[in-house]
Amino acid sequence: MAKKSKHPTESELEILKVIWENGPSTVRQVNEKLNERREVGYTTSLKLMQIMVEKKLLKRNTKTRTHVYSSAIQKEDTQRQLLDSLLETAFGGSAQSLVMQALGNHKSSKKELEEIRRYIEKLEGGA
Amino acid sequence: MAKKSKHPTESELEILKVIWENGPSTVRQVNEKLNERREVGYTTSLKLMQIMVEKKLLKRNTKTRTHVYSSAIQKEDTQRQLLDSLLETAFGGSAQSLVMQALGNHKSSKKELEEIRRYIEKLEGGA
DNA sequence: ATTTAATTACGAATAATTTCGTATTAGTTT
DNA sequence: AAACTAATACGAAATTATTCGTAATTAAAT
Repeated sequence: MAKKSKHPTESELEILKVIWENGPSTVRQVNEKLNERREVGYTTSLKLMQIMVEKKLLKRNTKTRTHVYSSAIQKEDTQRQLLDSLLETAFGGSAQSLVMQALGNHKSSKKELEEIRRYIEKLEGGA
Repeated sequence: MAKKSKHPTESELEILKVIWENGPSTVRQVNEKLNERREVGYTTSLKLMQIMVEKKLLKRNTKTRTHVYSSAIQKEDTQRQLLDSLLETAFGGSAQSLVMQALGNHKSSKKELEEIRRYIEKLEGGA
């Protein structure tokens, strides 16, 4: 059976995002990325990342002096988990209204819309 | 200019959801709804709702002895705000991948899919 | 080998959120 | 009006999340 698995916090998600984008990284690398958006102390990032290892959100390689952290969870799994949660808590479980809002608010390119439409057609056919 | 406007917290969202669904409600009504899902003390709900009035998330009518609380924010605005935030923090801004995940994970009915497809076709036409 | 620089470890301060106990107030019942 | 009931007000404890200072450790430079 699956574990209870609470969501990553906001800060944790920021760090995961950096690692998902850049691959396995050192604390310094992550901290520098974070500082492009807001001021964060080095030891703050370090501490968070250590906690994330305890929580099994990150793995770390301690072979080298400077530890290298990598994600222990799949980006897609996390996205799905957060999406499900938002769907439930804010959209009353209606994927339709969520999807339509997402498409309405953000002008997607013609190409994107077409891809999504094709995807839906595939779902319609297969179902 | 627009205010900073942080998101409602998880607990606040639970309460908003009840009020969005049931309309203006008393603390007792809200508390009872919350207790259908998990145990929450009456004064806990009360306190939260009072804080939410301070934060301008709820309005309250104190004419009657038993105060009646109603939402001070639009459900759709809140949904959009949360969706934008999720899009940015977890999906790297790609509405397409968010939408496709949402559709993929939750088997939508044929009717829903068709409505969404029509909506997309409308967007494609208009753009 | 000493000094310097960079890193991790750790504890604790701060902040934000959630929870609830107790007191007070206002109606209701007897 | 006294007792009872149900509500609000308020403060503060408990919990969770975030931040960072300081010490210890390791490697590199001199």
